[in-house]
Amino acid sequence: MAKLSREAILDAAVRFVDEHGIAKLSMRKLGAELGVEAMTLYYYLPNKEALLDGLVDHVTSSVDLVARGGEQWPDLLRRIAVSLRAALLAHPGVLPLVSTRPVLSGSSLDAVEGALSVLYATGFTARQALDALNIIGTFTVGHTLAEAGRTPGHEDADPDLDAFVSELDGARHPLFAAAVRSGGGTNHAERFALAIDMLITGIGAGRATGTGHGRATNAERAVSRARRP
Amino acid sequence: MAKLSREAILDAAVRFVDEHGIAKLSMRKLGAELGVEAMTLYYYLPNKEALLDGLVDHVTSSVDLVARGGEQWPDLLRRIAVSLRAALLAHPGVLPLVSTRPVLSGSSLDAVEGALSVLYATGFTARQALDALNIIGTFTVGHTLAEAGRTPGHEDADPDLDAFVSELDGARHPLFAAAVRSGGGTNHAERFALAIDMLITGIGAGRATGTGHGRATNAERAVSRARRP
DNA sequence: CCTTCTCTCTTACGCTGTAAGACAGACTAT
DNA sequence: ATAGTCTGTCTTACAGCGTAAGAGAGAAGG
Repeated sequence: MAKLSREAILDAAVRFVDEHGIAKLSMRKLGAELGVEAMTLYYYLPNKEALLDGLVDHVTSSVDLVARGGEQWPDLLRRIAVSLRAALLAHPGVLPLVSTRPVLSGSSLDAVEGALSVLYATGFTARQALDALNIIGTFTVGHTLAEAGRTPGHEDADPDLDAFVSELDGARHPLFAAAVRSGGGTNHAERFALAIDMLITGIGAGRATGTGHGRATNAERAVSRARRP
Repeated sequence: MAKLSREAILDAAVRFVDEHGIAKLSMRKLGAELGVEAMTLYYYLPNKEALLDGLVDHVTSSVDLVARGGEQWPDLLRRIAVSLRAALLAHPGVLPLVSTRPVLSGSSLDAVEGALSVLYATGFTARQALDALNIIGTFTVGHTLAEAGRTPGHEDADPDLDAFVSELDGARHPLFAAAVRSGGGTNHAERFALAIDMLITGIGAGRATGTGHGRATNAERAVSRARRP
């Protein structure tokens, strides 16, 4: 039981969430884990919200945003995506929190600027570069949320899915059943990799052919249409 | 105050969350909203978790997954993405819940099968079709989460961002500052539209050139590498 | 009239986040 | 050495939470 500190508390909180799920995390239980009363934690943190913020920072701070020398932008983006996904999957209990807070928070701003500069140096505008980073980030969070599945702390993902699948193999949903049977619904790493390659290809094409400003894409027109139905 | 029912309760819950945020939603307050004691709700719902599940279903059930006659698959996927994003943005308070539960839930399975069949008819395998749907869905959820920003109920997104931006216009993060100043961080609809077009292009390319099974992509290799560092 | 079903209520328990402030020990200043 | 402040932990207390258990009112059917 090392000396108490904000860091020690966050470490214990991550450990607790990994083991019991975020729903069970309370100030009293976390205090007990550290051999201390609940109110003692309030000497290091203003409130529970700050604890959760810290948890997210703790988990995402391991994401490797720093560009290597000579690294091409597609490799950089791919590495960021893979690194972010790995960080999130390492502590899936924290995922529901991550989804609710900005991923590129204050603590990682220097690294973000570094990544932007790599993109900028190869012809992106500042805005395109940030858009690219945002697209990679939001997709990765969304995808990882879906892979991690049910989160609150009950890990009944498997029995749930099994029951679900065996229930529908009938004639009502032949394609869905076929896709699930062939692993289409569960091979997350592969689907993630495919999508990231797609996005990177698209990002490159967007930079080459135009800025995406001014000329409306098909999807933009669809969005505008939907806004006033 | 129409007669009480599961539907009436869910309606009231959506209204409550839209107004006060999900953090403030409690069985007692929701009961009060309906002129009834908290325990009365338990005649219609087994527990609060079921209420939240119902909330997600309620919000996502308006997503239009049904293929029109003669609609091409890229238009179908684009329409699904746009429709899902609109449904989510209509009730941003529910978003944190959506992110934690499967979006394509049991209630929409018929429509999913219909969408799959459109893709299947134009040369996708069942698995590729489901992957495509999943990619569109997870990206849309991830992106919408990021646009809706801070969710718990405090809508301090603007002051927060303003303070954040004005603080960093200095020389430390010139690219980030330039991108934000030009609206790169906030023009969500445009960035979403761009990314969806990218994904659709990529999905089409994936179908044309190969299945994405067997041949490893760059990203897949990166994922495997990261798994055992 | 009696029973059963449907719906709503009251009461109670253990849990939560946290405000307010008491207290002990260590350091600092006179 | 004495007095004062600072640091870290504790106790107590309060309002609110989800919900288990069961009482009771009113309608429906025999």
